[in-house]
Amino acid sequence: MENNSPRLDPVFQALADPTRRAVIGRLGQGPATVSELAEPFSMGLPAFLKHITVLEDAGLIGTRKVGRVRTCTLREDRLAAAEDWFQEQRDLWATRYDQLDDLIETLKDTDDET
Amino acid sequence: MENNSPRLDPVFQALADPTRRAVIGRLGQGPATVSELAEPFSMGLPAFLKHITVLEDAGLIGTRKVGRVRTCTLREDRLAAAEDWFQEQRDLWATRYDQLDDLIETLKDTDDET
DNA sequence: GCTATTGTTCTCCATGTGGTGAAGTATTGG
DNA sequence: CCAATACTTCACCACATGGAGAACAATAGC
Repeated sequence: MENNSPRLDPVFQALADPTRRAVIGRLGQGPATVSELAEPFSMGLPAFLKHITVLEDAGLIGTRKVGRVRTCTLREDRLAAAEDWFQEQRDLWATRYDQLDDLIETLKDTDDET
Repeated sequence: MENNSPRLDPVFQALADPTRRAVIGRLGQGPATVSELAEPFSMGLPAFLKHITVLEDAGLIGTRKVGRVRTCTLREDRLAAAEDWFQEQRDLWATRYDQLDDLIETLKDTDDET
């Protein structure tokens, strides 16, 4: 199983910004054009475009240009893939607790012997 | 429920680095000292210390110094809190699909009327 | 009390990030 | 064709990040 994830660095990096998380939240309700997405923010389009690029490079969104309009869509599967990392961590904790259980068993045995 | 999260920016920022994710993975198996954690990496201690600081500032780990040894522990609840953001996103998708269902219902009604 | 160990702080440097504004490109509507 | 629209690219800037190395604590062991 290993680290099959589509490069987590850019994904978490992309999520580490409120503007980009807001974009993802908005796209969660359906596709939208660049200017629609940019409208709630006070920054200029060039700055906003960079955020879109970061999200696209991370694979979290897809974009398609028709005419002069670029439409963005959320790649929900990619987001879910990122989420998997957390599950992997929990699996590690589980291992740890299993080992704790083993330790407890060992201690019990020791007690019996005493 | 809103955005109760303990400032997601630093959390995701902290996760956007393989060294720091590896540290979290290691701490998932139990507490460890700074030099134990640093050992697998080729960088110097000062650089590594920065990673520890980033993780601690993000709230993902806790550290305690006893004598000259600093021991780090994973704050599993904080990691889980970060994970909640993904769940919130899925809730948004659910809303979206509910609206799709509504639309389908509307279309059905329209069909009935036609 | 010396000395090794463990961490910490400092300065420095290259690169990345997030923003600006000006100018350019490509459609679309009249 | 002309102008408005919707990006897009460019040059630039302030600041954050991740690394280096040197020097400085502060214990722990002998």
